[in-house]
Amino acid sequence: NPALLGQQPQLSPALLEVAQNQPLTLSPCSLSPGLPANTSPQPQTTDLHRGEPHRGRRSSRTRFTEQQLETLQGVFEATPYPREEEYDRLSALLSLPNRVIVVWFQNARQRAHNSGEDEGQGDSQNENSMDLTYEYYTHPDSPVLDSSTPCTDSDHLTAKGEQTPPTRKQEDKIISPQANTSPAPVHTQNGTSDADCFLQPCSH
Amino acid sequence: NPALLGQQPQLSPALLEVAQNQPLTLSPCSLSPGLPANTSPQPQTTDLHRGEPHRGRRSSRTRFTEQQLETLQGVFEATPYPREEEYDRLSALLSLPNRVIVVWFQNARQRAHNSGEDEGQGDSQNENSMDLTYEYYTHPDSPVLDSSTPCTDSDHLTAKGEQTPPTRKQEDKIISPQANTSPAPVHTQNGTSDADCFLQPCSH
DNA sequence: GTCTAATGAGTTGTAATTAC
DNA sequence: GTAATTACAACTCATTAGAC
Repeated sequence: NPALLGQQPQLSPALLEVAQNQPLTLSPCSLSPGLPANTSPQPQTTDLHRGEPHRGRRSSRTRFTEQQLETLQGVFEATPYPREEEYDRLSALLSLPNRVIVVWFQNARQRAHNSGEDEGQGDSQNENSMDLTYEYYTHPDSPVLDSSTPCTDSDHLTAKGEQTPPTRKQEDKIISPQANTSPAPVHTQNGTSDADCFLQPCSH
Repeated sequence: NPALLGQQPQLSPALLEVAQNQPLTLSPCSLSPGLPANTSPQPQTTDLHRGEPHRGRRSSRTRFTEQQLETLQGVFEATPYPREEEYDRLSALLSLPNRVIVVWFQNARQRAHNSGEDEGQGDSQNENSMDLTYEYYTHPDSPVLDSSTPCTDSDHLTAKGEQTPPTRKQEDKIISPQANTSPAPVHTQNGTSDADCFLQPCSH
């Protein structure tokens, strides 16, 4: 397929990775309910991740520890589409770059999708052909907040004084697609984040 | 699958010289070190917002929180053409720049107009066979809703002002977990009625 | 060879712009 | 103000490649 498409310049990469995430003390209560709260983190990414990937090279494959996988899997089962805050949390909790978490979820979704597809063994009902695997999609917003606490605050206090400008930037893909991979992990930082929701059914 | 699609759909406007040089200053510390990493959603604005007319870059896309959207939507349903004071109020209430509010209303009007026009909206039961449009995020319902939690409309005070959601309507979509059975989940946020009629060209 | 993290092209919804 | 457009941002899906 790709072959024939006009290809755009594949530019190179250049990625600088982000270094980020230091394991900070995580708040005690954060995790999702019932999840394995990983208590002895210390995993670590290959380090090639941040240190300095070969410039232009694909970032090295992250090796997740068993625990990390366990946690990720747990969260995934609960919420296949975590909100950004969740990514951030996991990022901090597992000491993995945000980007890695995001990618993991993307792959996990795909994986689930695929396996669900042919998993059916006997085939049986052929309901419509559509692979609505997304059926269970719940829109991208998952509050998941705490379990025990009375839902009080979920957030905010706006600091009106100064908002952190995100400065997230990204350039046009046309010109240089590489943008997101590296420089600014999008939100890697700026803690902001938050959610949004697309509710809007119609259209098209 | 993709068959021969035109390459890029829309991009390519002008390739303006993207001066990407713009230093992206990545802010080093995003998560406040030492703080619970988790969550501090606080909406932010870019700051690019008003400073100057887009010099160089378009102001970054605001991501509304669920709550903000809820409020906006509520107000919108009541008054598609708010008066200026209303904008101000919302601005303060939601901690968003005035411009953003104004723009949101403009877009909301257009959105309502369009969808009302070509879409019966009365539910879309037809079997669409739209190719493989994966309709991902279409589901407006959130999975995780706890049953009784009061939190739903906890509006709380966001920092500065107390809120008084003036006209908050029911906007919440019903959260009905209808698991399977629906081939086409499309749900419209207002099932019936609620016609989108408002939108009369106000008065002036 | 398998498994799967990482990549990138393609799609969609919509905030922000521009034109009117 | 509306209408049309542009630029993102978040996603899917197909691929590529790195470690076993």
